Amino acid sequence: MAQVARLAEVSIATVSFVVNDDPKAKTLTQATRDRVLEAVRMLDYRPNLQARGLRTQRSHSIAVLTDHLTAVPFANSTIRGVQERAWAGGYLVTTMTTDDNAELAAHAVEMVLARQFDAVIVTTAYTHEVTVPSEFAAMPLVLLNCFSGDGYRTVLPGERAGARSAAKVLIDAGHTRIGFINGLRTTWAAGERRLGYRDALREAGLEYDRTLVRSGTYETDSGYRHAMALLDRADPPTAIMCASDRMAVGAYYAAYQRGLRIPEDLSVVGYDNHTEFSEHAVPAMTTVSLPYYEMGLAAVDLLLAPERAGKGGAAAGAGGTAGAATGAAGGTRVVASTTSGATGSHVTEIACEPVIRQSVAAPSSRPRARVQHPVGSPIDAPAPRERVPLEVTS
Amino acid sequence: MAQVARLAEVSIATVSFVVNDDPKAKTLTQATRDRVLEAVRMLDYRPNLQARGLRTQRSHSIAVLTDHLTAVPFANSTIRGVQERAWAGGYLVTTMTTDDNAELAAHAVEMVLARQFDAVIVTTAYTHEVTVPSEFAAMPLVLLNCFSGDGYRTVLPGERAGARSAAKVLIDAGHTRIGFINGLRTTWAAGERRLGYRDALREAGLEYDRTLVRSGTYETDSGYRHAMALLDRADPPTAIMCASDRMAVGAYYAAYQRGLRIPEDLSVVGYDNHTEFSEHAVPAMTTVSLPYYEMGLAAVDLLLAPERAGKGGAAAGAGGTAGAATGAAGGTRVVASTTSGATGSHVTEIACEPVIRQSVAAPSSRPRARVQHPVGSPIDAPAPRERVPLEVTS
DNA sequence: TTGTAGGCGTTATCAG
DNA sequence: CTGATAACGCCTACAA
Repeated sequence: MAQVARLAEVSIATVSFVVNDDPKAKTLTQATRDRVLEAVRMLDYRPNLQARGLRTQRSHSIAVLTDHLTAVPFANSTIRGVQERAWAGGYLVTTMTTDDNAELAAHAVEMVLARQFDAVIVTTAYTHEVTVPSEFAAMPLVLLNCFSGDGYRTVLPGERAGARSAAKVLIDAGHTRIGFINGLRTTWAAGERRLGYRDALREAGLEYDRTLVRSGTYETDSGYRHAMALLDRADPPTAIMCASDRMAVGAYYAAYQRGLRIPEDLSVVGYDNHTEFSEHAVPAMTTVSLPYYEMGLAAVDLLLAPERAGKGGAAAGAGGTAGAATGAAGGTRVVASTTSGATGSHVTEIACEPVIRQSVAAPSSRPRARVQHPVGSPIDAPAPRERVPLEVTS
Repeated sequence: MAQVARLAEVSIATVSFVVNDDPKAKTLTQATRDRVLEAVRMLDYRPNLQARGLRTQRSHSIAVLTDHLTAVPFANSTIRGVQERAWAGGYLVTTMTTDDNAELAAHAVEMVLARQFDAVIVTTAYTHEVTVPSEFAAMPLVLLNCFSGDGYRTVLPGERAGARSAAKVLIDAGHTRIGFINGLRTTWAAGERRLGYRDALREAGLEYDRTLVRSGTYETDSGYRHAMALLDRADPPTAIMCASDRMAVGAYYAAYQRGLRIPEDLSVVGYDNHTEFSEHAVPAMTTVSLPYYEMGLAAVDLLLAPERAGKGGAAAGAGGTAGAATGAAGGTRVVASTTSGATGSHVTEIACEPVIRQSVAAPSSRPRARVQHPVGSPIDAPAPRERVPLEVTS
């Protein structure tokens, strides 16, 4: 920096002013400004951000603490979303995986504190309650895909509305008896989705038949078994909605085994938009996508755009290279943004949008196939598209 | 720090000595040492790593530049491996995804430079050549799952040996005619694997029949088609080796459609150990695992344990919380560690180990089934395990 | 409109 | 064996 100053024949302070284009120093000759910039280029000077951080007491970096990185492919989308917004705001993001290991977690906490991270995002592979280390009490922090009851700002997927819209897709197609293979009863998502399913039924004036609702494990097997049970009833549903694409795949198999074609004889909708399954299924599966990427964006927005909310909210930093951050959750559809009086917590729900593909049609009136197909395919994995009979469009 | 010094009634320098337990200050009273430690605890003092970094000109953090985070689930294993070793060495790792976007890449480079990262790992989702930004010429850098010809230290999966061992599994089971559905001809991995396949054949004194080798796209469809072509020959192979688990899944389908049972009538081996497919397949698929996690470890080892090699090699930092880094690639099987004279580059290959499951058996002598099964399963996704006929063990 | 000086929290050099 | 003291590179109130 001193070199730059010398080369540009100005003082060090002046250099500082122009590299940060400090508003206070609006009174700079364009000439000197150019001289400095030129010198900067000549020496390819780069401000030392560690030094700047020391001086300003901020690191311009945010930490993402996550329990598992490997578990879900979706985790990556979250990280991408976070990075996107963080970089735009001039922040760097470093993610730390704790693997549910207390030692790693402690190390992560230690690092966040010692390295002067400006903010932290606590996130989990699947939505559940977490307990935030008390050391973080004083920092800007948002919960991403998890919640805590400690009053931290929280962003969650709008599961209830998501399930509601999944059911609505079926209802709009004319179905009135809709089986629902929900997820693990103990998970938050399952609770929300049941509510959403009920919401849709109620709105349509449809009866809620609890025997049509089953509790699966999110796995293919489970979806298969429950779908079989549903289809073998005296009064089978004409559509099945599943709480995961994998279970929907199981439903596809069950339908196939019972000689039912999708969507002509049975409509199926999945959840997650786990494309490995839903997009490649035949027929392509109508499902609901989880807005991981958008949630990542929203989390950073919450951090960077200080709200009047209780905890959290870092100072909006000096803009980075790529323009300032837009308003909170700009562009993405926010289902709800509640500030609950009870807990005092502020939760932002990002919409789970339905993804319409080919597995839903109007209920058929023709006799249900009762064919017992030969026991199915030899493998627990995707079949090649081209040889499949039920394919609807290319 | 000043507070600690005051509380412990020592000088600031003394505090510095004990918190770093500086070897030069071995001449410290245990008493003062304890006093300082006590004061540290009382005030829960935490050294400001930014300040330390400013002073020492190192940040104790390493950057991972990756092209795509979302593309492969394996990327996560890599990151985990890197984090594991880095943390053990007292380093933090921040990964930056460039998405093949020049602007993002430029930003990443800028950040690495401005933030005083001590080292960088350049990595890619699938193995291919990269060109390292010239700005990194002066820093410790290792290439992970990619290569460049610029003399950087490189860690790669031992594809050739991996393919060789896959073929060997089949040969050891007694097969002499082994179909090979390789990957995209243009990829590095495909080249290596073909070599490995040939190595195994040669070692066993088996003829290399080029008509048995096909070039697929890594996708299920492709595996299915090529397997069909192989099975419909006048002299079909008794085993098929595939360059991806997905293609192996295609082979499973082809076998099923031709009335062939796996492994009784046809042996199949995959590649990648993409457990979503291989582990859940029925019968569980014998495959070869890619050592992503170990490669991550190795990359950091290369960085932290300064080699005599040309480029790269950061000073082995002061140990972190969790013990010092072990020797390079400690514990993981290194296939080869070549220092090629030509390029002057040093490449470490980590072994791709075979994962033995149930899809391989001795070739059968009984008549091949010629049944034409009804066109298969209705979906392009896993079938539930329980209803599958070919399951061998639970 | 530009320059001066002090300090952010550490570490490292040198006296005592 | 311990304690001043000078950087490290930058920001910023204040002076010129």
